[in-house]
Amino acid sequence: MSENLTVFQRIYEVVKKIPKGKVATYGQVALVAGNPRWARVVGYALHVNPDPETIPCYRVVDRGGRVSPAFVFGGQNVQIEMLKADGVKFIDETHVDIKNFCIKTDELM
DNA sequence: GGCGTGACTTATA
DNA sequence: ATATAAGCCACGC
Repeated sequence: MSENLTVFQRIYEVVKKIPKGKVATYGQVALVAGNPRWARVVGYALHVNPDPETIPCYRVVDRGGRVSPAFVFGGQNVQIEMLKADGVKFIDETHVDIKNFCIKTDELM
């Protein structure tokens, strides 16, 4: 199953599973998608994001809970505001409270 | 089949 | 804390 889909498709499916009020790291998405070394591929996949309205890519942050340095949605600030709207808290201007809002790997599987 | 690219990650200074 | 280097791998041309 799912072996016909590309890695990108798998990544998109995983990102879509992220519940509101939670965030996931590239590493987590990559791991659930099938391989922990696809972190860069995850970033690339979201960069080409074919369905930004279906894929909550703003819930994906780097492993330290840091938002993207060059968020493509119109500004890094936009991503932060959307996460705050989801109920996610920040420890500073660019760092999400990953310690309490990072979803568990098994929650995506 | 090969090359360049990148929203990552880890290590080092 | 930031900056730089190297490793990692799929996609598109």
